[in-house]
Amino acid sequence: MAKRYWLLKCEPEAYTIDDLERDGVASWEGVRNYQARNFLRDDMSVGDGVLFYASNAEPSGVTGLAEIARAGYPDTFAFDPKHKYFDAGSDPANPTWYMVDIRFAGKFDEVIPLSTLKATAGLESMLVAQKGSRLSVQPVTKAEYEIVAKLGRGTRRAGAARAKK
DNA sequence: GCCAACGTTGGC
DNA sequence: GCCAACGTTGGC
Repeated sequence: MAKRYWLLKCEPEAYTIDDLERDGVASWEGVRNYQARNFLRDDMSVGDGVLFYASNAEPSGVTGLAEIARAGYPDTFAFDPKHKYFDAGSDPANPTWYMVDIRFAGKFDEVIPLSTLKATAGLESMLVAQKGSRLSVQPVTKAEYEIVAKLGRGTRRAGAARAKK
């Protein structure tokens, strides 16, 4: 299977690219939309490229890169009655919801804001650039991924290598 | 905080 | 199976 590319949305209040850099690998759960679920469950493979997108942020935009570290597996948070992602309708024997694991692959020094994505040649068709696009898991093309990754590299201050912690 | 756009629910 | 009402998302 050829490598695929994705855009994953997350609100900074829940998780950020900095959290992912610290953790290295993180589970990506809580998707409660069928279309997004299908991508997680059926289409993601280990090694797929991920654009990490911060929604409801200042500004909203792509904050870094990740990759799929573990392909779709049942979202166990849906089985925990005390958890906010609990869904009584998801049967452990036949789970409704799925999650993946992602691995940190790079942080942009500056966010690539949505307005830049919309204004960049070659990115016009990205779902995230369309009005009313609420899907939290979106497929992107290899070309789109590479354009955004290049924009991200462009935010690195010249000669200022990222300081090691 | 506002509100448009969207997905889901539920009455019929 | 239609569609109005509702809840949520997410840009601004």
